[in-house]
Amino acid sequence: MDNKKIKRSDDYSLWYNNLVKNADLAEHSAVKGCMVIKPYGYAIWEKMQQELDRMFKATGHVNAYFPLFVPKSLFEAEEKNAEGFAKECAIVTHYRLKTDPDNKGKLIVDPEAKLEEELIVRPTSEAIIWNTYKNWIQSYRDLPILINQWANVVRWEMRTRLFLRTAEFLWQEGHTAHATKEEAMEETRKMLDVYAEFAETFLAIPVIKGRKTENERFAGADDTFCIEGLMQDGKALQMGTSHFLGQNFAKAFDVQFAGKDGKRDFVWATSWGVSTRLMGALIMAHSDDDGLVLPPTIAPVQVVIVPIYRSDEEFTKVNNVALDIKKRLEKQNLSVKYDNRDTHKPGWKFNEYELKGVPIRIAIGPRDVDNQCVEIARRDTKEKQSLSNVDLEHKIPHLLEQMQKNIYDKALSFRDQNIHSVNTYSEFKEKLEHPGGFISAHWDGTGETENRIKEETKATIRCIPLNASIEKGTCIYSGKPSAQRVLFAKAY
RNA sequence: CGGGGUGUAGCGUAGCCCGGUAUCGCGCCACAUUUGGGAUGUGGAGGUCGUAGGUUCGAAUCCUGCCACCCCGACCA
Repeated sequence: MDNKKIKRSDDYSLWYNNLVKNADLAEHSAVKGCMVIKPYGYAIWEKMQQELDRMFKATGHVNAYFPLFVPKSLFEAEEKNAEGFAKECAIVTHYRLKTDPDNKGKLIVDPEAKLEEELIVRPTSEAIIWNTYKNWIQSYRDLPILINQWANVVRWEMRTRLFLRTAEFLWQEGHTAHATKEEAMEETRKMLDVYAEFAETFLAIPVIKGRKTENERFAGADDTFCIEGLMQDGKALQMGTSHFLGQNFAKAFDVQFAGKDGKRDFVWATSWGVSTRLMGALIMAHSDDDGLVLPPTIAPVQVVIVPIYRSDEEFTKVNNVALDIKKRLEKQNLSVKYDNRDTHKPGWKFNEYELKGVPIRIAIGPRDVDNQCVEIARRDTKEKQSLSNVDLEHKIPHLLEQMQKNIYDKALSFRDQNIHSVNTYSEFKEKLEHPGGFISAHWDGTGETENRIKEETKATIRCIPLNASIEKGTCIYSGKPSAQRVLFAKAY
């Protein structure tokens, strides 16, 4: 391992890549653009999955699984959706290899094994799902359908970055079908709220809920909503999206139902998703120059116990106390690791667990045992204190709660300090470069202005915030009237 | 797809301009001393120098092709 610590202020991008590697979260694979998610990184993703899955089920959804491959004819059925994804699709054209007659030991694609119809590796599953829903829906009694699937998808990206943008990524995609427009819209907004709550309470990342502009809308949607987070380098990250699909897919796949009055109508749809990109958000929102900082809720290991000793006698003495504490903490449903390896020194372990973002470290040495106390170090503030062993199993959960709040509050105040309201284009450009962050500005509502600003500054409209006060003004670029301020930022 | 860069032990690298069979650090193995913030010493193992070809008595080094990955742009969750 290279111990050169890259600071965020030196090179944010390099800091991120090193952290992902050094904290054992993921690494590049032999496949271009695809990553290997390592056990520690995957454990964090699993915790995200568990919590999201619980929230989806609590809002009435069930899980199912649809195929990885989408026949081209189905894929192209919803025109806008197909067009939107066409440039980044992987395509299966053959189903067999054979030994190269000219080069033994090598394989070639068997030209005789060409598929009659190409298969698209799903970049998203609307097509295959709506083709299936068609068979499931005849009457209003069959609605709503509230299904989620956990899956991998492939989008052939030119440039990739670990977790933030990879050719293959893991995600969940919800696909729902409704009898009315109102119900579908309500579902869209409900799932946006679920995502926002998840991001804020579980990942401790404050987010802004908003609506996407037409330019940024999901291909095939009538309306796209998102949650946007702000990273420590001042760039925005889209952390989740929820789409109101109108009747677009129902029309493309001819999914109609008979209402109570016997009249037939097309079904209303939504889809919503979050991906392993959230891992990137988690890393970039909280971590520092010493490594990962994980909110206690998401940490695979919440408390690590490190014994300190010289002799076998001392080890026995310390070990008994450590095991007792571990047992007591586990009874409180905490995830505790007792690292009693003799192959590494305590100082080495301290650094290791800081790098990996373990929220609380408990060090126990002979002196502590004599004094009936332990040394507690918290990762978020790096403070150390000596705590009495008495009732420790209740003090630790309390401390973890405080840490969760502290980590959120820190991210929140950073975010709030980095929303800059501007009234002129020159001020806009200045703020965008200097502190960065979200720039709140008036916009005339046209895609043309949006594109011009993007070309000139690289900032995009992240969203039209939902909870903002309506304030009329004039567009910073065109001077035309504007109904509301929108949030611009440079984004990942 | 355009521009730049890198491929040498598990990881990070020196050597390349100026050709003579590979350097150093981390890690790994053994033993000893160590253990309250990344221990020290001694000994040891590990390499078809990305790949294919060419030049040469001889190639990590020079030449040509190919491949892979990273970074910067255009495209995107």
